Amino acid sequence: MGFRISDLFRISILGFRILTMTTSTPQVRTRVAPSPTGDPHIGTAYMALFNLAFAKSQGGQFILRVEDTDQARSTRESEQAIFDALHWLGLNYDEGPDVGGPCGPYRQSERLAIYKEECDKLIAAGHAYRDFSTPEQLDALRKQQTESGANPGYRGEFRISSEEAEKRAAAGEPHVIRLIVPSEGECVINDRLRGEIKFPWAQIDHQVLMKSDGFPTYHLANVVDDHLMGITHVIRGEEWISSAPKHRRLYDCFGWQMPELIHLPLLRNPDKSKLSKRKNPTSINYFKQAGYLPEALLNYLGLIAYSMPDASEMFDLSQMIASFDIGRVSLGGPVFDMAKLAWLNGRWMREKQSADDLLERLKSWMLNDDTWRRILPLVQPRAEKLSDIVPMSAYLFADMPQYDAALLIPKGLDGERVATLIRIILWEFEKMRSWSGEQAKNSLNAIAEKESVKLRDLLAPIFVAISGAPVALPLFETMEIIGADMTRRRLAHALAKLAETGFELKGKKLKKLEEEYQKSYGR
RNA sequence: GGCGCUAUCGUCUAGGGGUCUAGGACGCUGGCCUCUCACGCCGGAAACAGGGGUUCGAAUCCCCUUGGCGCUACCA
Repeated sequence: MGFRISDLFRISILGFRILTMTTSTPQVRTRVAPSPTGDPHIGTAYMALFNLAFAKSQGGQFILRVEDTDQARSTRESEQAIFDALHWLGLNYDEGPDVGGPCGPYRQSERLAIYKEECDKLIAAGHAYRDFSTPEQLDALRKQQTESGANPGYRGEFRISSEEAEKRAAAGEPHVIRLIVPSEGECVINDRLRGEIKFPWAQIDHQVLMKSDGFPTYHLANVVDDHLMGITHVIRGEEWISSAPKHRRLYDCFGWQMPELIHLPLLRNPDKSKLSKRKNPTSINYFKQAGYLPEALLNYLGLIAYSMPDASEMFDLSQMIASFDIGRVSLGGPVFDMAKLAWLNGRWMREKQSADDLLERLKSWMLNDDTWRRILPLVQPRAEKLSDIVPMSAYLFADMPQYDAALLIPKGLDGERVATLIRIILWEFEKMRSWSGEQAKNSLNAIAEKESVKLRDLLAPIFVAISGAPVALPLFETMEIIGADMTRRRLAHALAKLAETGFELKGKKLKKLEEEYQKSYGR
């Protein structure tokens, strides 16, 4: 049987692709590489936006790669949530685990053989070695280094001969593979926005490339994948600057060209610390549930750390791409300002939507038959008139409920105790990988028992935190309807209200609580 | 502690040697509009972290100090 025209076509496409990727000015390719641990983070969207805008403004491609090399924390639920969140925002990628592409697989856990092969080359070339030192040895070394005032960091102190190492490895002894770096001299990194950044090599440790579970670390996987996937520009968070020398070294050892580096400033909490869920909403799903328009959220992310050449404040993705200039990124760490986001979202609602548009938005958000079918069984037994139904359900459609902080503290419990309990609940809820009223119930039951609190006492403040009143529709079903992110956000909000009233958990007290929590609940 | 990044109103920013007695936006605030509120419009308070240089001239360039932040894991 001969070949079909379509086969010919495919071959020529492939040929074209290879050709474009090997010419002297390769097509721009950027990526965002989130780790699927926990909620889809607003920071991921921020990075995705700038990578996408940069690539598209150059006529290039933008890809999504899942960095699930942390076996303990990565989950498929979280990965799916990232896909959904990016698509919701309109940050569509040309290639990725759920859309395919010519450089797959796009999930690092499916590329293990590649990393092993590349890492073996490094060992063979004498750039890396098998290391058998134990956590105890490393701890002791670190302690000794810290005490003597030296830079902490492992630099091959317990390295053994390669003959012995191969023997022990062949015998199946667990070990890691580490990268050798020069012990003196200077490593110069070039950042598009910051210019030359110099690091003394003596400052850099022998980074683990391959963990004892056979998974690569970020550093190895990231370099190998960026190279193999033809990434030309790495736009990532400022937090990565200090590991750039390791990456530089890796590219050199492999003999590969390093992509251009562009480090963006980190999003900040109002107190200027790195954005964290403790102090700010960070889950994209929270913003969705709270009723922000995806266009507005994206617009806001583009407004933060960046300014349009014409100084416009309201723009969509295509406008941003059309005039995008990476040099207009500002380097001071921007505070994520919820008030300005709300203002911008308001503008999008009143200037870019007709009443009919808004109606459609409302329907696809929460105001639809599906949601009401979940709510009605809760309201029906309690309502006496149709007109009771909407007021009773109103808080399900709201953002943060309004209430007096004193309501959070029931008779028989004091403020600090309540804050502690909510803190524990929040930690437990954050650990959950899927969400349902049933799971919330089980979790709260378990907490009540562990903390020796009657369930009704434990639940009293939670009713207030979630619904804004001590009396409301059934709690667990409510939590299921508003979702995990909104539930957690409202609990965090309650904690903040308690803090304002003088019951703040912080510093040593919080640390101690967290230790005790981890001891009795596990991590 | 070490290394690194960073520094304009409370916040997001414009500014890339003279046009800056520093512009815009959010927030705050006074007023107008108006059946209330919101929107909208007009106005106000509010910043170049400090000190040295370079230059005829520095918010803009360099250095130091200080502050903020990040990294310092078999997490990314």
